[in-house]
Amino acid sequence: MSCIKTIREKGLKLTLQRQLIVDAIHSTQEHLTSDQIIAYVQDRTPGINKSTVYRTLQLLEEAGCIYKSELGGQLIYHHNEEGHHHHLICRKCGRTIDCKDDIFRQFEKTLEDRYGFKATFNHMVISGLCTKCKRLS
Amino acid sequence: MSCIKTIREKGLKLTLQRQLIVDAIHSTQEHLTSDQIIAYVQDRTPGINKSTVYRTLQLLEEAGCIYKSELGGQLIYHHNEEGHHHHLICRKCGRTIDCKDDIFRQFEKTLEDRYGFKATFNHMVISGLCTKCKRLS
DNA sequence: ATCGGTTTTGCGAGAAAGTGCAATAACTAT
DNA sequence: ATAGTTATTGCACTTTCTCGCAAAACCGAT
Repeated sequence: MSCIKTIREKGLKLTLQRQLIVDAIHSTQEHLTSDQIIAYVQDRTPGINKSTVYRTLQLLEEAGCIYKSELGGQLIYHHNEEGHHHHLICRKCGRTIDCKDDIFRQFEKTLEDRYGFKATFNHMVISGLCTKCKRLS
Repeated sequence: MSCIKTIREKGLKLTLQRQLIVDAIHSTQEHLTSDQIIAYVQDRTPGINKSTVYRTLQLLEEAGCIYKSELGGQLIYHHNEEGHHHHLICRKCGRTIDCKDDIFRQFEKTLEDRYGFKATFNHMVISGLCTKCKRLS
């Protein structure tokens, strides 16, 4: 929850709107869609504009407090935490598994060796099946 | 350019609109945004509706003729070709490098071993720097 | 070549996301 | 505590994409 601190340090203003949006993002370990964030915020303080939410999400992303990913054509948001840089999402049960940054290390090397391509993986969200759901299918 | 054949085989009708959209997709090796496809089509036959383009793109995707990816929040389209299942896009020069399906083989194994997660990678678009641009930066 | 059934298109309307601008609220210095 | 400066919000509007429906086009059978 150092987002508030980051906002202050960047000389940005701490408004109720921003606090609520930061709250929403931290209210779960899962990823949230913009819809869900808007609902959370408007539920607690009706009248808050959607544009404000979109702009704040962009601002928080640029400040490094949250990050935005894409899953199934939808934009999803998650708070940023040290050490947990990528996510595996089960397409059956929806569970999120956090995984370490170094998971791509070997794969990056393969791309560099084979194609001379320097890939950069930031907060990747990978779709698939978790251990349980894999067994049941 | 077997899209036309696929359309016929599926009992779908071959309209001028669909031909133009297939043309657009095949006019380049690069990925196209919906904007670019709409422009291409309307340039050749003014009056063609955007909805038609969006619907046809979805139809072609479901028929397996093209695929849709996401890059930088934008949806991009590309024709489907045997053997070239993933793409590396240089974020500096924009060049597309096609790469083989098996590039993810090792990485999939790592995810399965470490997290018990069965990931599926379809037509991935990976952002990074190509050999030339990497050298210059 | 024409007819008729079915698909497809264009149109209007609408949701989702983003933007410019004037009014408002937050923070700083007094 | 107050005033002034600057950032932020809400509003209205634009853009991107989607959907239902009536009119038009396609294609196979005649």
